[in-house]
Amino acid sequence: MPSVHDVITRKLCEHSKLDDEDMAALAALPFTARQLRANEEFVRQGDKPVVSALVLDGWVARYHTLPGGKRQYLSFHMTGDMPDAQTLFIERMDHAVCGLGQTEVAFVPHEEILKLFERRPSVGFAIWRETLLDAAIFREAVTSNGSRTVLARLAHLFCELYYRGRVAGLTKPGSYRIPIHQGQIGEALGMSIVTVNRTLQELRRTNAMDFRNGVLTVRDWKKLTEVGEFDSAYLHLKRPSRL
Amino acid sequence: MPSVHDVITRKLCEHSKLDDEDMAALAALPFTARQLRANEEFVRQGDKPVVSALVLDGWVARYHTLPGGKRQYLSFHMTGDMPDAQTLFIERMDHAVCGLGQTEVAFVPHEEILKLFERRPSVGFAIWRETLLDAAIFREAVTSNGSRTVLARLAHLFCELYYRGRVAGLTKPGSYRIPIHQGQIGEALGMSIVTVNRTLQELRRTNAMDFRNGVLTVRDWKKLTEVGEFDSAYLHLKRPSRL
DNA sequence: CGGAATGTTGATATGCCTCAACTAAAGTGG
DNA sequence: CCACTTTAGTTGAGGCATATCAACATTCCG
Repeated sequence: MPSVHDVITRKLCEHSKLDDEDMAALAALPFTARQLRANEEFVRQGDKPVVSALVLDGWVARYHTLPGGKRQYLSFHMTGDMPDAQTLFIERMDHAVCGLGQTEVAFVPHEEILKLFERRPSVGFAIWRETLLDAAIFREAVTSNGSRTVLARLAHLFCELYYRGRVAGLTKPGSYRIPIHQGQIGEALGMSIVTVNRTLQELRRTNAMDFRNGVLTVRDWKKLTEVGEFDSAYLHLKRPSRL
Repeated sequence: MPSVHDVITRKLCEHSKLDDEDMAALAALPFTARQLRANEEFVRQGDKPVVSALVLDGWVARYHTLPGGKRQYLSFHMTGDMPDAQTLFIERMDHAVCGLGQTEVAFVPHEEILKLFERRPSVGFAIWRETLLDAAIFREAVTSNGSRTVLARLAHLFCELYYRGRVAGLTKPGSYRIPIHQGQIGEALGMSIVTVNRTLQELRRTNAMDFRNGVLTVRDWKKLTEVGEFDSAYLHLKRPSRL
């Protein structure tokens, strides 16, 4: 398993320029790694965290809890992501974060990160950029849930996750383990579980992709992006060599 | 009309602590004010801006343009907002920004803002926080478009805009000028113009609020927040004295 | 191996979209 | 300033996409 140092520098270098001193400073950050209990909610709505998490292995999700108790999933995060970097400057959580299945995260104290910003502003800018990419992903989710058909919404989500995983070097050729249930997909994309199920079958039939048992298989990337109206520009990442 | 200096310091102080030197440094920022043509699109999808905008007077909106040419509005911004602060660190625009009716904005060069960050890090953190509040607003829009009924979506949007305006001191008692059309509301909330019209009438009938000719009238704030499932926590702003 | 969670299918209900016509308001030019 | 044009708002009717309900199949996990 790659070290915390590897994971974070690799991620930040996907979109930002860091020199050797920046990297060294990052490597020196203290942290606590922790294996989460399955599906553990490790940041709660209303919390005032004093640490930020870095996903080391597995997946985490962010979500709003609605008055009736239902969830609205907001985003999914993979190895290298910092799903609550925002807590550096926004005191109180307006949503929760949980693991998806077995997940390992590293917690880094805010004060250490903030001290680092003084010495190495470009590290701060890289993490700032990281939070801005998050926002771009949220914007795209607004558009999906507001304007796209259920078919396009599903295809778009899988395009995004596959593309991000591809850039981060986490995918196998043509497939990617994404341990989310159909119910969770529905709670992310504003559709019922029945519709998720039927629409996944429709995607299967078009031979663009398959999603089964938590594994995405991309069979025809071009077709999938067309169905999902997916244009990777909003992710602001280096284009992967091959898809 | 308040000066650029007033507008930006007032806004940043809504959520951040700035000392006199920070304020002075902000006041010294060079800018170009410009009266926009009605509904002018002043930042385009694909642009690589070298300045960031500050809304001086009126409103601006951000939106995705969809393959068919339709728009998905992402957020609405009032006096004091910096709708494209993100361009400081994200080179290329993934969405566009336009004025709503008559609008005046100030453009501030990126390089000047970045130079300021070196001397006054807390100004940088305040603007970072500003972009994080943006993200929180997007998250809430994901939830609205994904999970809320059309009635709740409408009520929520007006709650948010009224609350933000109230904090910024831009509202009249119980009313607020919000120059958006029913069609634009529909393109923000993922509903047809016909449904917007009928649902506005329903809101009128409940006596919670009225929206007519670009003026929101809040008749029963408590009821409106209940209908819209609105909890201001996600805006992370100082609570206004009275609503 | 047994129970719980997840996935699948069919039938029915309904909220919202679409289409279409009309009214009201705002902007424009003679 | 008024006639005209354009844009925005309103109303009714009908159809469809997707939610909901309910039963059953499959997979996961202790």
